[in-house]
Amino acid sequence: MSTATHNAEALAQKLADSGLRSTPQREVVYEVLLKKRDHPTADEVFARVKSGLPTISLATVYNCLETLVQCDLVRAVNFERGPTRYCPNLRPHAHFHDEQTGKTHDIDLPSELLEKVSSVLPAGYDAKSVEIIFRGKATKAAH
Amino acid sequence: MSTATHNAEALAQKLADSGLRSTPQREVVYEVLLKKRDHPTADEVFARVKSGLPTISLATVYNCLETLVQCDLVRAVNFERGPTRYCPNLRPHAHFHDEQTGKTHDIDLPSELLEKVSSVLPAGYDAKSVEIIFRGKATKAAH
DNA sequence: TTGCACCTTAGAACCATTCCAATTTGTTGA
DNA sequence: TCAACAAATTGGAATGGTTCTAAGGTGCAA
Ligand SMILES: [Mn+2]
Ligand SMILES: [Mn+2]
Ligand SMILES: [Zn+2]
Ligand SMILES: [Zn+2]
Repeated sequence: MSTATHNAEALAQKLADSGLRSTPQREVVYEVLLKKRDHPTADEVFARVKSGLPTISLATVYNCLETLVQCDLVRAVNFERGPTRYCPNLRPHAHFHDEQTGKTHDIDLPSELLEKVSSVLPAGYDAKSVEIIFRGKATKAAH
Repeated sequence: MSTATHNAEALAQKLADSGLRSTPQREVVYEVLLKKRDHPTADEVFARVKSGLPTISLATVYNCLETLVQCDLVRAVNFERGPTRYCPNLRPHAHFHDEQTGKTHDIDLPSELLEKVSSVLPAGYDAKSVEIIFRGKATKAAH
């Protein structure tokens, strides 16, 4: 059994779990993501997919990507679609995006933790900044 | 000495450090950010600033915000301006954006570290996901 | 077979951001 | 003092990633 077939079946299973169909477009988009793992943009996926499926549309690529993300097969790296937000808090802190209210809260970070996080970088990676973003629900929301 | 005056002076100092001028627009934009720390968007800053400076333009608000970010007085929370990128790697990992090449690299994370990061959330914050993004230069870049 | 929900498609619309050319403002040193 | 130059602001147009919409296609289920 080829890898492509195997992937397609795993995909079909995951889609079925969510009550969704497997389609040629969804299969090819997923194959493209698995084949070259360089975090492509939707446009890049579109370009790659067209060689195997020349009639696919960009709208479908966006639809498929969203479907794959919802099935937990793919992760969207910068998935904040809204406008940039600005923060004058200069202490080391993370951000918590409340998906219900749309509000963004500061979460103080012990600088010791930031160091620990940065220490996971292999040699050769020189980070100028680290950004930590939580997403979820704030039940007893702070201010 | 009023708080506003003090802030304006601190701002002027920081701007001078970068060889930049203090202007009424920059002062008011900074005041607005300090006054209500709710991570406003550029549009929201624009709306708030207009009451004190009715002739300011949206382009200037963007310019001022960028200036404040560059002076390290303000942080841009979702400062990835480019298109969303997609990743089929399902293991827990962070992302490293190489600012030179524009490439995004996966950085494996010990799940123990992810737990430690999540444990900084105060009671009442229920996170569904955590995203960690490094930015910098990869000298001996992996693939 | 027919109905119907799901899916894809092309192109228009949207909207945050950036660009541009013109003007205003501030600084410098003749 | 003022001319020259640089820095900053302004309004509007352009950009570009993403989403929307309306129309057509596909495949399962009764
Ligand atoms: Mn945002
Ligand atoms: Mn991106
Ligand atoms: Zn913040
Ligand atoms: Zn990744």
